[in-house]
Amino acid sequence: MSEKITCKKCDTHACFIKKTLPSSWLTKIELKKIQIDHLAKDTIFREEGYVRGVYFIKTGKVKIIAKGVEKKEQIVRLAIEGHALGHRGLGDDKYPVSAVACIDSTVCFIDNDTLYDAFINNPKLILQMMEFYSRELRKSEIRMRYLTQMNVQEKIAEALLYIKHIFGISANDGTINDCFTRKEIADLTGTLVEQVSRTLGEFEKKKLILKKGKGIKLISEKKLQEIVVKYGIEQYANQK
Amino acid sequence: MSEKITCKKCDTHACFIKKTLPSSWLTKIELKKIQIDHLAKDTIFREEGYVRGVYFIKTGKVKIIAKGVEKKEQIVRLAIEGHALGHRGLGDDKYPVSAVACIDSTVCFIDNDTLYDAFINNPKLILQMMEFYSRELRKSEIRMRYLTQMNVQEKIAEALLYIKHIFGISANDGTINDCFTRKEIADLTGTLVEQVSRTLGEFEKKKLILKKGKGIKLISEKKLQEIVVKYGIEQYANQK
DNA sequence: CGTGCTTTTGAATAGTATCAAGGCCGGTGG
DNA sequence: CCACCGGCCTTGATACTATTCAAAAGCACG
Repeated sequence: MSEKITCKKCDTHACFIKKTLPSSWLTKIELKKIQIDHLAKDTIFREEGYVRGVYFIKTGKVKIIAKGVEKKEQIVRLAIEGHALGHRGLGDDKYPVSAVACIDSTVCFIDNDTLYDAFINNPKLILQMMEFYSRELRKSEIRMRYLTQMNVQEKIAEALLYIKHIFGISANDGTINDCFTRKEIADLTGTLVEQVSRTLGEFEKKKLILKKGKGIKLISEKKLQEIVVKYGIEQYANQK
Repeated sequence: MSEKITCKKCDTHACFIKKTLPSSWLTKIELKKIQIDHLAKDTIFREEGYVRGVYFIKTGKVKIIAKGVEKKEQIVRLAIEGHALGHRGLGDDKYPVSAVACIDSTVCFIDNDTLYDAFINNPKLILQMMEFYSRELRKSEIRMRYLTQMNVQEKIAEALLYIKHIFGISANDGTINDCFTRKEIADLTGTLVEQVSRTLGEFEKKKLILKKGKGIKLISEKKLQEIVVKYGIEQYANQK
């Protein structure tokens, strides 16, 4: 259990509550916000659960999942420190997606009323939030393009780069998938475990990656980029 | 050429500028806004063009397109009266998509500065706008699920229902695709003309649709729904 | 009545998903 | 310590679906 920390002392600089609100409002938020620790694999909120507010990631790594048909799941996006979660529910009553902690993570929860109050009195905060959405929407649509037009090999190359870009590499062994099984890479790309395994095998033969047990180490990001370059490479501009 | 109309006299009730702003601000917007008439097939704004503001559809039908690789295009969404266009660019410098009029359409353009001015002084307007984004994002993610998990037949069934839902049916002959060629249905579903043609053939055999020349008339929406029901049927809740 | 564009259909091919079996590895209990 | 179990990963064979290529038919327009 991590100690509750005030917004003013919080060093999560990407958090746009902290970035945007004046000190007087931070004090109000501090009183209301709830800091929650989650263990790896914990569900932070569940699809179809009622929306009570918004979560901001203080520390950790989180994946956003949409249930699919049969055994398929769709990993909609990955999120880290400073990102907002659950915002998609705003103006609606139920979450359309679930959020699951990939590693031990701490989030701050701010309830709808408090947030609304802060919004109405701080137009700049809404503006920030709105622009955040705008960026998310663009990313979502870019990702949509990828998923519909790429073949399996391209999608997997893209997924590896995406994982590295958001979650970075493991401090231990330099692999990118601390917390991704083959199944989860499949969910991220909309394909199946077997296909992922095969494709990773090919990538290893071509020396684009190195498999370390279940881990994957990117050897040539450049060549992985080349596989997907025709879809436009500005893909990760402004991504974080 | 349609006459320029003031916001106050405008009867486009879905427009949330009009819905939200007080009369005094509507007057300011009226002075600044530019009303533009477009003929069918005109490009309203182009991917990679500089973002100068946001458009609202006064009358007409518009499709939002993202360039794909090779000859593929992705139709991102369809929009009608009252919908906002170009908002994806907010907070960025270039539009990530293009907008093309499907029929003769009239749009109101509001430049960035005017819009920001209105935002900062009318928290409720940004709140509206933010919630609009939230809904758009949600829809985008639902659509992503469809496009990645459905097979071609399912995607086409979904597309037919989607077209009908947004654009409605032709007053003349009751067909849904006044302004859609097979190619465009293919772009909407991420597949090819040939596949669309084949699939429509199958649908006709099964009496789900009737082909009238190039037009398509939905005979059994219920059966089309059944094809996609396993992906969740609340798909068009709040869609408009 | 051509010409060009869209649509339809067919056949061959490539790409994916599915099914089945076996391998690897870490953990548990004898 | 070793044998066994279960979970995850890999590999192969097969079936299926979608794409590609090619050709012809239908239609709109000058």
